[in-house]
Amino acid sequence: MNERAKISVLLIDNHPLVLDGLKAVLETFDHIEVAGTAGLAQTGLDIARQIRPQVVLMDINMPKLSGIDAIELFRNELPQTRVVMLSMHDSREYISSSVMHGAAGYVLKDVSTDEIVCAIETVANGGTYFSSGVFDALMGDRAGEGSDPLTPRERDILGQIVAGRSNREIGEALGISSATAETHRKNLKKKLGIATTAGLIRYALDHGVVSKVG
Amino acid sequence: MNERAKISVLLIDNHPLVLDGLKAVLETFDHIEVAGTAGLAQTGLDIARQIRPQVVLMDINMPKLSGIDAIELFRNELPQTRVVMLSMHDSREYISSSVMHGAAGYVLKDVSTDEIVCAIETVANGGTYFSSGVFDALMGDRAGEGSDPLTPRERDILGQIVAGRSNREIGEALGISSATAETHRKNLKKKLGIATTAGLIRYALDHGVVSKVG
DNA sequence: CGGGGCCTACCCAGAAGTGGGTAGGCTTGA
DNA sequence: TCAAGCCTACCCACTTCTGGGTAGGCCCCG
Repeated sequence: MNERAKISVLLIDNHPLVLDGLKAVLETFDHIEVAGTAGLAQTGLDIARQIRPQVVLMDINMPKLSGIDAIELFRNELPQTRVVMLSMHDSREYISSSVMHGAAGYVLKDVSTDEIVCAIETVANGGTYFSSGVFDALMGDRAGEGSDPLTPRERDILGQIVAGRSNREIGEALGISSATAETHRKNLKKKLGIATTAGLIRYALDHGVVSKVG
Repeated sequence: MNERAKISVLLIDNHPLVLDGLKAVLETFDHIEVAGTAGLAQTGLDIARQIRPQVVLMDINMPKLSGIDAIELFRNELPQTRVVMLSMHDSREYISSSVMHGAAGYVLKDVSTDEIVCAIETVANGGTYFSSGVFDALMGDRAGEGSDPLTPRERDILGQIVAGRSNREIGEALGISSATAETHRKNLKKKLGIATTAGLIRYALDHGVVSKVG
């Protein structure tokens, strides 16, 4: 890539630990500059408007405004800025959603620092970058098209339901009230025409809404 | 094993004494780093999301979320992390449940420190480790192939649960009282070490207890 | 500007599940 | 014969889910 200037990067992650760690690591590279950090997508957007980073490295799972939804906002307001999603999951839903919403890259959090740096360099040069395995998931998803009528948030809730969480626990996990989790659960059932929690779980497993065990 | 970096370990046990003792002991080994500790599986999972330990050493008996049920959550959310169960019991139920849910190792609490260290090293390198005696229990269980510890009646009930039936409906379907269905449900959970209905359904689907839908 | 979708949040009453028990009748095998 | 395992059944207090609402704020699209 060209070295005429540092690549300015904005980090967005609701885990302070990840944020700090990532910043520390990236700053050991001379050609990368962490221009800012944020704990929420909304905050990140506000900051980005001012510093206009070349690359945004954003966690996909965040309370309030999810990373996926934030991609579009960045693209609308800052078309020059390239967005790379950071995720712990190689869930097809997340990956294809990210791509469809305009992400320039998708990197799993467990990859090496070098790979993240490589992703940043690549997208800064106008390319796209996907972790190994991510691309496969994307291709596999194309085959099974047909698509869920579910909203991103509903998929979040469904994932929690499969994990066996109660409404209260879902609320805690996603940073919303249990009442809201309950509403989402009701909407899921209504929308899918499924009356039972058991049915929801089978639906999720059958449709790859959540990554299967094993 | 490779010594290029410390093996990061997360300890989860609801006995503070065990936790502290284990930590102190493990930290006398240069190539092992106790990256975190937790008193509950849920807390451990939250911590693990951030520190992404290579190895999780987790007690099998814990209030709220049981260790066995937690294995699946770890495997879903942190596929890179290897889970080793720590237990005072060499019960077949526990051992085979642990293995079936994806544990990479099973160590009895009364083994020597060296053996625990060995287990950590082994699973960090992608292997599996079982205390002597544990392996025997596992094999003995395998002999009975099919390997469900479930009674025929319990499989009936499990099938009904997967179908989304309530205890009352199960009772009607099988010609027993709802109270009996309830008892079977409770026994299933206890026997499999699974705390939630969601977990039971995934167990059933994973183990072919019921034929999959679609 | 208006409508619609989405996310959030709360109300309520009734149904259901949870997690402890206990317990009797039955079969099976040592 | 006697213990063990299984199936059956019920008790209780507590929590959670269910299924019906309503509603405000936000954003996008026509």
